[in-house]
Amino acid sequence: MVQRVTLSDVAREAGVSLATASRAINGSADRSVRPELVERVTEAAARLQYTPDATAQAMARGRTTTLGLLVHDIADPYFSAIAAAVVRTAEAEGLQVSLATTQNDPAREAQLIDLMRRQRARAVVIAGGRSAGERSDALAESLAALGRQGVGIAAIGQPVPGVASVAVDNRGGAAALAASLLDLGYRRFAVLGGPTDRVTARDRREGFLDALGDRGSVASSVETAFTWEGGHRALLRLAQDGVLADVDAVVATNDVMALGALAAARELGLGVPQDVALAGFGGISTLRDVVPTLTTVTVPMDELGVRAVRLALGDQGDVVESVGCDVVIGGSTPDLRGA
Amino acid sequence: MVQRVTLSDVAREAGVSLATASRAINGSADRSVRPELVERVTEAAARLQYTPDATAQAMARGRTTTLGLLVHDIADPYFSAIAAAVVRTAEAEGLQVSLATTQNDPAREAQLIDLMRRQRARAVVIAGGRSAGERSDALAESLAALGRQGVGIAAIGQPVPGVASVAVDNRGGAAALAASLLDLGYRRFAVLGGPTDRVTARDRREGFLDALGDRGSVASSVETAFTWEGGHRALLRLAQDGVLADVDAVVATNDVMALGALAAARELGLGVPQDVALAGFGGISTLRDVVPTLTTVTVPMDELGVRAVRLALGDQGDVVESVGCDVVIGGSTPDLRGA
DNA sequence: CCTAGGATGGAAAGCGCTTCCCTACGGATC
DNA sequence: GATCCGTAGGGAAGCGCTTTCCATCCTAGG
Repeated sequence: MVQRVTLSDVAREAGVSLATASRAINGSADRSVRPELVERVTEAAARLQYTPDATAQAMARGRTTTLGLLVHDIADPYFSAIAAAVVRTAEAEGLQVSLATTQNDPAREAQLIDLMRRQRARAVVIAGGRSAGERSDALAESLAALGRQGVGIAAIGQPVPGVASVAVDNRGGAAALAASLLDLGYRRFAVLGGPTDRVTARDRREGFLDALGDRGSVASSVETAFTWEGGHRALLRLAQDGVLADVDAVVATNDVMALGALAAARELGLGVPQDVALAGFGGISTLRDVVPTLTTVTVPMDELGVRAVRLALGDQGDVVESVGCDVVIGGSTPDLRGA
Repeated sequence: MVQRVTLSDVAREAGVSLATASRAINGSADRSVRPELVERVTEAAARLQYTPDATAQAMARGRTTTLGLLVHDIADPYFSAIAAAVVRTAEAEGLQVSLATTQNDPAREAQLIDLMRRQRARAVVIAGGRSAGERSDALAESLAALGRQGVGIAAIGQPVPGVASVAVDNRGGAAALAASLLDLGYRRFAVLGGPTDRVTARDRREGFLDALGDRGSVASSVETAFTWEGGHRALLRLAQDGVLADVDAVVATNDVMALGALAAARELGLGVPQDVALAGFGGISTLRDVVPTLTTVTVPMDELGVRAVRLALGDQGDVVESVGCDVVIGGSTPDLRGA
């Protein structure tokens, strides 16, 4: 039942040698084959419904056409947007994408890097924030081993030591957000800060704080999970603690947290923005259907994906590219200065 | 710089033969190796940081550990939810997921199936609705060729001839939605029907219509693109044509269309549900943050992914499993019978 | 003490392909 | 007409691994 047509079969059918068949089909990479023979081989291949065996080719050529993509969770709109760009770009380069999800587990991350090494991936793109310090040793080691094998690696989101990265200018974006909100008349803020050890969250938090300067102040900055539930819980807590009444706006360090906070506000009967103004960070596409439109800082996810693939394929060492973010003011933070 | 450690190196380092090294590392599949030697080999491998070459293994064993996944667009929440389940399940089975996106192009779909054949994928999962008839010949042929090679195939969403499928009971779900809406007092509907040739859309449309029976009626059923913009445009048109005033509720055949319609209604200054009630279909997770909560029919995307992988791996021919949908009544279709 | 048979290691044959290297051939050069 | 060279096809050597088959050793039964 399982019939495999090999190149030898094609060669025999076409009455040529294996070598010639290979050259004819590959568009004669190293040498030329008479057009007539090329045609004969092509026809034989078509007749037999021959398909080259990619694993055998990889073996013989010593390199695969696989690009590994690591994300925390492909169902997360942030990662799926990046993945879409990565897949599109990789396909344009003739590469297949091998997708793996780390489930936010650093140990798993290192493990998957090793897996990519086994697969002899041509390049690897790692998306998703990491925590500062501690367990990243295993990751670093795996990455080093991978790099030593000549595999191009690119990290998305934040620089990873020893690896080319396309970083998001979280600090800059957060600073711009702070400036915009100050301009709109906001002065006192509560910050849903995300996990303290998460670099992305930290940069956004600090970027925001630093940019406030003495023009504004933060009444409360709470540590939260980087999730919808995290934002939800945090806002409930803020309300309970009475902080909310004392604050002009709540700033979340990512969009899904902001959405969780929005839901929590609603549950409490608080209107957004009447009772509490709200801003997020990320610019995920699903924000489009949320009312009021959420003020946020858009991260160019498509660009991140595209550039990461380029970087991983480019092999120019541990460059760090940075992409900027744009502040988008929505209905969740109306202008407070006069009408 | 590019140093490759092969099994031969490990064997030499451990002072055993290649065969023994292989057996020691694979947990001696066919035969036993003295524990002492196993340890020696394991240690040598660790010392050299040896990683087996998956492509070579695939070649030698004659089968890969790759599962191909085809989706229209990985950024679409429907597909990314399915993909998450597929990846998770595949990983549990020790398989890597090779992701490709068809961009809704049937020709591309056939092409990608061929690509999976080249990759000698162990199994292939195809998600995403197809159109009825016409261009599916190329696809069918590619699928047949793939199947002949002993690759397990499963389709998600709707049955594909000759292939195991896990189908969504769109008709049943739509019927249940109709029943629920009738119960709530709705009688006259406008249906945003999606593309006429799309099987999924057709099933939902017809399921809804059939279930209405003579208890309700459809004032208008329009063909639309299966996208946010499609829903958006369609609602504007309905309003323009004056149909909207004559209708109790607008029913969209998928969620993103419903969201587009929701946005359009807002632009027109129409309140949902005060001026127009609205229902969708799909149950994508991003609905959580939409207000009013959208009445919809949830499709168990996680289950779809899990079962598709099982089916693709199981190899029991062209079974068709069906998964049911649940109606979820939200604030977008309040109870019309008395307060 | 001899031999049958189980246990275990090694040599080697592939898996399907690419590519190096050699050979054959035809035309150009002297 | 003999020598060269460029062109194009074929033979064969791997790529790194698994697995079959054979060789060897040891133990146990007669």
